[in-house]
Amino acid sequence: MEKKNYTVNQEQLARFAKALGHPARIAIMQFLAKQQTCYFGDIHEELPIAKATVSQHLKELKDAGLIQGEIETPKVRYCINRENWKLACELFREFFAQCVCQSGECC
Amino acid sequence: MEKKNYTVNQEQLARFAKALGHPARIAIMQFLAKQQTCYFGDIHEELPIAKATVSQHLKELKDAGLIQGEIETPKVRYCINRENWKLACELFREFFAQCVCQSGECC
DNA sequence: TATATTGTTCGTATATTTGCGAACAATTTC
DNA sequence: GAAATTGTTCGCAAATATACGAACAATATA
Repeated sequence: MEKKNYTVNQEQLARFAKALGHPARIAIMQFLAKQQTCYFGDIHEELPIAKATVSQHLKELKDAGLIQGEIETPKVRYCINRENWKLACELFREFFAQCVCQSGECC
Repeated sequence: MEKKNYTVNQEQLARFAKALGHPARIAIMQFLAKQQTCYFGDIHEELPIAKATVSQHLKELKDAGLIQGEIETPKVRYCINRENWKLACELFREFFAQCVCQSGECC
């Protein structure tokens, strides 16, 4: 009858994972990763969805802390939030290492 | 006016990420990772949710290919699907490497 | 001052997710 | 054969997620 609650790390990892749980958001992150200039319009052009929907996906990534936006009127520049990206990277790496790495089958 | 569709990799990565996008499912994967014997009941005991809900989360992880179940009547033994876990590990590693690693800030 | 550009927000519709208890199925034990 | 054990499935409710067009805000330009 343990009924443990979730740890902070589990919650954080799940939050990051959830934010990445849509192909549009994966595509956005990959696009931002390889661009220096990354205005909303550039992102929208890449994706097969309406701008309102793009804006929504960007908001979710922002809420998860993975990206940040900055107004350069009349445009908006988006970029990866390096600090949290690093945190996410580490959490995921640790998570995957827990399992398969000890059996030498991956990573 | 590119309007690219998502790539197979993007879809797959998003599918894995979505499956991991809940603390209960993170906890399940971590528990399975460190256990040899992993019956449904053991998993249920660890989590603060009803068995019907646990069963549902297990189903989602199974549908995503991350785990597999095997009936050992009257119990059910669950374990990680090593092959897909490895795939997920590689996709995530590649994904994160795309970004921050090139600036030497992570991983 | 009108018009164009750039994104966000609103309102709406639909689908999916999350959670639970109750019912059920399959076996094992009394 | 009745009762207990172990999980899954069903039915339901509530909350979130996904997507879009239209309206809007803020500025820049004609």
